[in-house]
Order: sequence, then structure tokens, then C-alpha cells
Amino acid sequence: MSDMIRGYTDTIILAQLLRHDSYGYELNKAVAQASGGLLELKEATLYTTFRRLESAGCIRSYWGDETTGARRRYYAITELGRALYRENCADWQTFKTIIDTLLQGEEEP
Amino acid sequence: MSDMIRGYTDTIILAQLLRHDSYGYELNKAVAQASGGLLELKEATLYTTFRRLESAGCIRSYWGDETTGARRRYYAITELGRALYRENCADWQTFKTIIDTLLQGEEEP
DNA sequence: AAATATACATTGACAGGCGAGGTATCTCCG
DNA sequence: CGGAGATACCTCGCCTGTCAATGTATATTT
Repeated sequence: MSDMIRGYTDTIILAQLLRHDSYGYELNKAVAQASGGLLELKEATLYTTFRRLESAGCIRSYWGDETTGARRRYYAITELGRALYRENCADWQTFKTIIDTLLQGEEEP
Repeated sequence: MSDMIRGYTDTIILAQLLRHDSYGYELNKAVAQASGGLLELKEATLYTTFRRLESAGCIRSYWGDETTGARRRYYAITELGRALYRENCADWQTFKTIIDTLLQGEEEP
């Protein structure tokens, strides 16, 4: 079930941008690589998430000054984005504990 | 963000039914209690999930023989349900590792 | 008689993920 | 030169799972 990913794309992207500014294509590769190829954001998801995060004021974008190759839109995390990231990480820790507890399905003796 | 829960209701329910047959209302309370009140399935979600799992052959239902009080529809996990549960648990372990890795957003030195 | 708890169920809205499709640039190979 | 493939961006529309709202019925408590 790949809708486990639901609700994490935001945080995953924010985590990457926390390291350094990045652009869609690169960020996507970084995520794929960091997850050992197990998880990759789909382009449609990636870009709609960028839009969402930007209009929420969690990231901001600017065009790179490539003199060659395709243009790149870079994204940077904002202070609001950092706050959201911290909150989401805390939520993740809590959630993890809850699910771990709930998934201890043990049969009757 | 409560759409972290997305994709786990199935597994949570299956985990409960693995312990013993149960019915909606009771199962719901059990989950709420087990999670320390931090997570509760909404009734609409609960019942639509029952429908989904049943038509997928992962659970089966039967009416309780209450002589008093409201009628109860009990659910039991099937072999298919057990298989799904095992699979989902494995997925959860994998997913947990991936997210933990990805959320290590460290700033540049 | 009314409120509360138990117990089940459906409808319709909403949001996020994503398949499919599209644009443009640059490099490499034959 | 032409075509394939990588880089790089973007959008439309569908699908699916969650959930607020609403409704039913029974039993107990006040």
C-alpha cells in the first residue's frame, strides 16, 4: 500500500531543503538515493507539493541562473517551514510509537 | 496532520481481530485505549473499512446473539486477512526505516 | 420523559497521490 | 545530421481513503 506515503511528502521535502536549497529534479533523486531506491516521489506529487508548501509560506522559490541546460527552479525553506518540519517530526515520533503498539496483534493463548 | 493514519486503519483493525473476534464499537474503544487516547478511528472510517476488508475477503462478519441491548455485528479475521496483516507489518517496518532516514534533516555545517 | 450510552450505517465533500500527457534544452552516438 | 536519452519543468483529471453530518434502534439512568 503506497498510501503510507500520504502525509509525509511535505516533511520529506522540508527535510531535504533543510540541508540546502534544491530543485525538483535533484531533490527527487536525493530522496530516491537516500531511501535506497525504495521510495521515490512521483513528479506530479512533487510539484503539487511544492505549490502547496509555497502558498503556505513554508518554502520560497527562485530561478537558478543556469547559462546552459534546462532552467531550474530552486526552493528554500522558510522559518515557517522549519517550524512545520519540527512539528511534523514530533508527530512522527508519536505516531510511530502508537502504530508500533497497535500492531502487536497477538493471538489468544 | 491526521492523515498520517491513512493506510493504517486496515492493519490496526486486523491487529485487533487477530486477538479475538470483535464488533465495531468495542474494537474502536480498544484502539482508543491501546493508543492511550491519542488515536481514535472515526465511525465513518471504521465502518467503511469493515466493508472494504470484508469484500476483499480479509474478514467475515456474523451477527451476535444478544438477547438484550443493541445488536452487534461481529468480525473475524480470515486467512487472507492474516496474510495481509503480515504483509502490512513488514511494510511498516520498512517504511519506518525509510522515513527515519529521510527525516534526518541536518543543516550545513 | 429526557438524557446518555451502546451499536450500526450511509451520504457527500474533500484532499493528497499519481498516471498520463505536454514543453524545452543539452549531450552522445552512429 | 537525426534520434535517443537525460535533464528539467508543469498540469489535468481520476481515484481512494478519511470524516463530518446525519439517521436508526435499544437499554439504562436520572
